[in-house]
Amino acid sequence: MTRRTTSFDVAAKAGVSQSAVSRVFSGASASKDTVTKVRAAAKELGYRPNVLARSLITGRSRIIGLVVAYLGNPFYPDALERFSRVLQEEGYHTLVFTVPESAGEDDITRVVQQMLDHQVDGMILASVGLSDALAARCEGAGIPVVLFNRGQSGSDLAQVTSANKTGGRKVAEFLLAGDHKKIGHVSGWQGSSTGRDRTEGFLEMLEAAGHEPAGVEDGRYTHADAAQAADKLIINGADALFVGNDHMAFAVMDHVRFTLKLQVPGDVSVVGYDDVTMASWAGYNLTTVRQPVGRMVRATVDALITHIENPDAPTSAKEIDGPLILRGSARIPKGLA
Amino acid sequence: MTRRTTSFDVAAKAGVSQSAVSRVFSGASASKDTVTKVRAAAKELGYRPNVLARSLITGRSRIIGLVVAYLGNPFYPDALERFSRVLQEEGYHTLVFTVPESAGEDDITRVVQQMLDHQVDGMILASVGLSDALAARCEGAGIPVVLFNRGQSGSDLAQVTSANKTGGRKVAEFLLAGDHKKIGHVSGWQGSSTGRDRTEGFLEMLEAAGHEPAGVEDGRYTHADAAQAADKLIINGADALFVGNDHMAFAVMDHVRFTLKLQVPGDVSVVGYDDVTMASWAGYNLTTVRQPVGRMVRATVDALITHIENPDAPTSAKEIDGPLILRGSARIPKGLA
DNA sequence: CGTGTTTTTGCACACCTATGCAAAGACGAT
DNA sequence: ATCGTCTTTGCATAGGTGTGCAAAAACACG
Repeated sequence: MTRRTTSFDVAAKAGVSQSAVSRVFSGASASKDTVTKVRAAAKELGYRPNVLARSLITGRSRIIGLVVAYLGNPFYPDALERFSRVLQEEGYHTLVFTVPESAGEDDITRVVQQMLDHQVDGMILASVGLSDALAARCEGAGIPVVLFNRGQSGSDLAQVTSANKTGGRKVAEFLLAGDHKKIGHVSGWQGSSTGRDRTEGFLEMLEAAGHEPAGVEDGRYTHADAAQAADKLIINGADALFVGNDHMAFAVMDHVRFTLKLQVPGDVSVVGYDDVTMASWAGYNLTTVRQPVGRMVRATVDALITHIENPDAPTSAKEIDGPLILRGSARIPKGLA
Repeated sequence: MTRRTTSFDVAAKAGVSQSAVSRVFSGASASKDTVTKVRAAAKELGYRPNVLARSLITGRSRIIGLVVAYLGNPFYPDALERFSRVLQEEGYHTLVFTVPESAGEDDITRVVQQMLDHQVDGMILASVGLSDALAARCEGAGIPVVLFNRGQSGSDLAQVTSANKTGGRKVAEFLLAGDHKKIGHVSGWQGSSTGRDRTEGFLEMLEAAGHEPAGVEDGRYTHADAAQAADKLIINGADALFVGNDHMAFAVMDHVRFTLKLQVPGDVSVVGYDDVTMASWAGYNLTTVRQPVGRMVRATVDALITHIENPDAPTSAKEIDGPLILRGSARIPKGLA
């Protein structure tokens, strides 16, 4: 294993100074003549600039730290794949960190610290909260942060979510129009803004219509809890369930069909949230609110890059609206499609 | 945004030289006295070593490049999550690259080049092939590579797979024992070693038993192709299907049940490969060969770290065996459980 | 050709840490 | 007290690039 070829080697071969080589590869101004000479020499020697040295001096690594919690919910692999692709297109690279589902303050702190150590140019936190203290630390280090699919009410962190409250309302409206008698709700984890917002919009609309819900149970985004929650609500007489995300909705449908031996949507209507790929599979054919992942990812990256390039840009909380996708897991009101 | 605190700042505060600080943080020998002094000063100043500078000089970044193709198959998010976790435990970080499913030689080359630029200490290629030319380039740069869930027959690249041929044989044996009359096979993409090996073992065992298969169709690891392949085989009279992975098996089951209106396993038995989480859900309850992801990931990381620490270690191709998991999607032979 | 203006180029240094080397110090044995 | 051995410490430099600054070159114009 021989030593890497450096900008000095190229400079020597091209008969120019090292700075000239540097300028050619960092896009600074140089005469046509030197550019061609340097390019030729570089090609011949197989030279590529050392990213580490470059980052060390510019202070910009062109690496984005991406924290993600639970890849078992297919929404997140999808998002991850898109993030990686979009960031790649923008010339950035993706350093991935996973934290336990039940990530405590300490876990997050450690991970953020490691990202700061690596001089990431920005961070994306997917479905992860961030304490004000930590946010302040990032701010202090000049590292922009964007929350993806999670909000932080008090703080002024940049964040991108779907229109969760509106989404919840849409579902309530839809189930009411379907003439369901007792509507229950298996909520997303109430420790998450996303979960809370969907629940809030949903209940708000039920109340406005004078409908007393069959109950609200926290499904905590897990399969087991969601099934158990559904069980309780159905014993309570629910004939329709709004489930806080698709991942849990699948568990609910399986439980309803195979454990309780009931029909979906004959006996119980089920509506989810996310519209992951699986929701369109024949086995589930799930009616659900679409989260436009593509646009959410794009908005997140845009916000991040904006803040990287202009640290004084005002932080914004962006909400992206998504439609209710009508499929076969919930009774469709007459007159609708 | 103020300048980062450096080892010089700490040295000044602690009344020692910069080298002393460096030694304390890189674990080299130092007297009890200086260690405490340095630690104290560092803590007070909030000092953390600059990873970039460290990497630049040591030539080791403690970053592993992970290339992954298709996160739509839940096997890979699972693997990714485990890789990230295990590497974190070993003090490494994960730079993720995604390549298009239909990744051409050029895509891979570009990605590998970018990893080399970032001075990764090693690469893991999940379900991605690597040309000999590229492998040689990595070798030349002294970067170890391990293939995960994919082999390379001719080359002597390090690789970790499950015992695919054996697995294929187990499925054939099982379906034969179940007294199926016409057994078909929706294969994994025949351009992948994994797909080929499973098919080979499967057909070998059928032939040994004198069973003429109902046909073999390439499902190319996609939902649509798999469904279409199953369709063809069933028209051909198949009463049992071995599907090259779980992801496709779900598509096959949905197609059989909802499009062809047939019973699984009443009319058609279906067996998959992977044992992803979803396979145990009530909706599919899929009989399948388990790939022990945890052990495969561990073996991959071990092999990689071995080669990082000892570049002359011999490369090995490791195969990890996994059991056939009996569930409800295929008729179970009498006398078995 | 002379002068003012713009572009190009090279020098030298900064970025921050790890490490070889020699000097200094600690320590035990005689 | 002397010598030898082992540990600790500081000095100086390397690692490869980007960039401010001043000198040089190129160019425009009268």
